[in-house]
Amino acid sequence: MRLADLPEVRAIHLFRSMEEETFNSIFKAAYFQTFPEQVDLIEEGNPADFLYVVVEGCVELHAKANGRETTMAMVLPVGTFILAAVLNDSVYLMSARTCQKSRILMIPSQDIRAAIEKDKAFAAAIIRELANCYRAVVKEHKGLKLRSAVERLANRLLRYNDAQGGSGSLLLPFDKRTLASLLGMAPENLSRAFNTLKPYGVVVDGSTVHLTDIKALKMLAKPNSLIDDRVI
Amino acid sequence: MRLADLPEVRAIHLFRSMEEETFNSIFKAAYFQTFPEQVDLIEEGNPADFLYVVVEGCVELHAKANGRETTMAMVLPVGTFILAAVLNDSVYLMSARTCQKSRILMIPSQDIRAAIEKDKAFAAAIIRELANCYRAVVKEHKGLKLRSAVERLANRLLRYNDAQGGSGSLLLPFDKRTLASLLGMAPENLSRAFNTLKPYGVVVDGSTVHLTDIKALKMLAKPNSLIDDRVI
DNA sequence: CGACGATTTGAATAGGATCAATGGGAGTGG
DNA sequence: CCACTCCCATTGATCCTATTCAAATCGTCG
Repeated sequence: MRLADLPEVRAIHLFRSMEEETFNSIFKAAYFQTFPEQVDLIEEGNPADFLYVVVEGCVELHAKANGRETTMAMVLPVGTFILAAVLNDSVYLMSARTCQKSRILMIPSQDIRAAIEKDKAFAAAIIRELANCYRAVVKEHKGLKLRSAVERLANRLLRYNDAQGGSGSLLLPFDKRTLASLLGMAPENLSRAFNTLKPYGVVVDGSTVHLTDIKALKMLAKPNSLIDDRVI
Repeated sequence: MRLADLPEVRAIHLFRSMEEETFNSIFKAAYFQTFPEQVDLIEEGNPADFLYVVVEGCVELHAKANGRETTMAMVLPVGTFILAAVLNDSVYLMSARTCQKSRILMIPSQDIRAAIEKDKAFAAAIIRELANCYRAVVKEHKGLKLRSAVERLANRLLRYNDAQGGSGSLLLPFDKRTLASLLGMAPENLSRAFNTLKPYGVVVDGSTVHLTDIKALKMLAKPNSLIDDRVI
């Protein structure tokens, strides 16, 4: 890793509070690289050699079984992935690929584990991060079990709208095929779900979506902070 | 908490490696109680006042939205629940009720957080536990997205069979309505799924299930260690 | 025995998946 | 600049799975 990159990495919340010494020991053997899009970073079932941190760009976590495949989550800056596998010294449960050109930090997992042993502040930061990851999956799981496909889409649109300033116009952050998989539906079904939402003021124009009647959409979506809020 | 209970609690993996002093400080204000079945222990949305540890019995974690309700997980001894909410000092994402008479340990969450600050060994144990909880939810989520209802049931039966000694006869650990909800289907559908599995050697007799053709069942279920193994 | 809840079965329906075909941009090469 | 191609998205038609509603059966407990 280049010396010039260190200050940027040090500013990341996960590494901000750790001791100087721990920081130096971790980043001796770390990589900080830019990958083009559609690069497979890890594959499920392989041993967890690195902890990954997305600094710029976007990474898709996906999984497969029985020949089917699904998107599990999208990781945006600054987010980690595969933290639990690293802590457990186990195998990855999910695969990861870049879906844009992305700057990725890779830290050998044994260094992470050693740093946790030594550095209480870092251990605390890791616990916070892991707890947030856990709660994010629980929310996804709740959404999938308790909501219909149309409701999941409606809430997702409301979430993106909020995240992008609440103007009523939002840009889908990835292509529709990925969004469909993330929401647990077939791409064809996503199209139909958008049509179903038309009477609730959802106007789709390519990857731009206008919400012209948020009140009606919320009535249908019944957003729930225990599912939809990013940090709670 | 009664003095006589301390050795039993100390033997639990989560509290085994912590320092004596931390242990004492935590269990001054802890409760160790036996609850009858069907007691609501916590409700989603409430602040996380306690960390819960199931020492005997069984606790159902469930969640609701839009008037629907679903079972998220069953916690068996010795397992914790609601750990992430405690660590984050946030609200519970799930509700919990006993589904048998259960002995439950309740530790005030501020004591947990303070102990993590002070005690590295305890922090490490908490990290392991949390990482396992995370991976358990990821596996559930994968199963739900990648498998049909019948496949989920088939794999669950294989798992219970293994956990109970692999004799080919197993006892369903909770009633069918709960199992159905856990697997993400309606109770009626669970009945039908059992019928679908009859040609694969699945014989149901009340809450006892005999697997008379495990090879055929595995052919259908396609068990996957990255979804079905309890610890990996 | 009688009552209640859990489970099973049946029939009708809805939601989502699959298959097939069409439309529409973005990028490529002439 | 324009045709060509390819891939994504949409639409239509059909099929299948799972849900819903209703009723019957089974078991357990008082």
